Amino acid sequence: MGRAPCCDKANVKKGPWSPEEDRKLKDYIETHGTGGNWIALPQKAGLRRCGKSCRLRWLNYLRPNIKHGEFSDDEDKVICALFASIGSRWSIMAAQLPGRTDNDIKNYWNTKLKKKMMNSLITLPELRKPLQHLQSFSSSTNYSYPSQSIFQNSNINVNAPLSSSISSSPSYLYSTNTSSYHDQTLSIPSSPRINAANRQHPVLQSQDHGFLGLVSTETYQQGVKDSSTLVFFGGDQASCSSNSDGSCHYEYRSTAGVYDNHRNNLSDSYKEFGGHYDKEKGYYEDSSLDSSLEEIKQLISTSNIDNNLNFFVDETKVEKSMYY
DNA sequence: AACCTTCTCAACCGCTCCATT
DNA sequence: AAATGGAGCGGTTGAGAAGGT
Repeated sequence: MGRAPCCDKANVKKGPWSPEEDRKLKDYIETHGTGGNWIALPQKAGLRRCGKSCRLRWLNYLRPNIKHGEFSDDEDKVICALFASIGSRWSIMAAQLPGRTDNDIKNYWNTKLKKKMMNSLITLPELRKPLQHLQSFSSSTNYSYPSQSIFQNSNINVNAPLSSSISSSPSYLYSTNTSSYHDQTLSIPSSPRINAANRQHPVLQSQDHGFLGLVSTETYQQGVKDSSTLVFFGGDQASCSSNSDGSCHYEYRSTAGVYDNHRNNLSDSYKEFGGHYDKEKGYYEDSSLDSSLEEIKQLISTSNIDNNLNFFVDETKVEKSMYY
């Protein structure tokens, strides 16, 4: 049996909000607040709308201090860095960008920034760096991918998922084939969020919050076909150490990088974030999220992310380690 | 000017999480 | 412990705008 609908679908209005509806909702919330109950709010406010619709309208459009209009370069960098670190968790990104909503960021990423980023990625000089951290991908866990063709000429072990725990936890996988001519323009189609159970692409798996994608490119130089594959990834690796007093320190690492199997090169980087479990307070203080904006600013200011939205960290400045 | 295609983004849908009963 | 229901989240849709032919 399915769950009961949150409102009477037949009697609620759908579609764009009128100025009159906006005014009613705004007036009501400014006078009474939401009361912690969105479902009951529309009736009280005199609106023929679903409570969820009211909530969305308020959060994404009507509430004070919403920032509309173009995203700045700094915001671009924050979004890219966060995407590399945490994947498509738009609400967390929104928390780091005052005035921006998760919906805004999601739309912006899907329609503009993703393309902009990929255009930057495929022209990176870092792709020509030597492959140094192949062990990052190594693990003893076997997993059969439907197709390994794109890895045939690489040292990457495609039977080695980034995470040893391939499970039902969702991952964020992006795969596309694209052709480009001369200008190396990429187009990235809408990206499905898929489970390990129905993966269809030869991709590696990252842990809970990670993502990994691949882009096959074909370019034509003076009529000669040239193809390569870029792999970009970001993921978390968490560890926790308990203390005798019941507190626990944990930390995780995030990676972001690009592998180019055509040139057999990999560039990767990671940042370490940490947190602390406070026994007295009884909860985790996740400094990784609280401080991520500062981390990102620092990342940017130290040229770890350059003006072309590269994710790569200057290898002389960042400590490296194996994940497995 | 008319038509077609592509892009944008507000809004919806359906799912998970979690508090309450 | 199980059922229920609201909040919140991310993916997707589709109407209107913008751009191209």
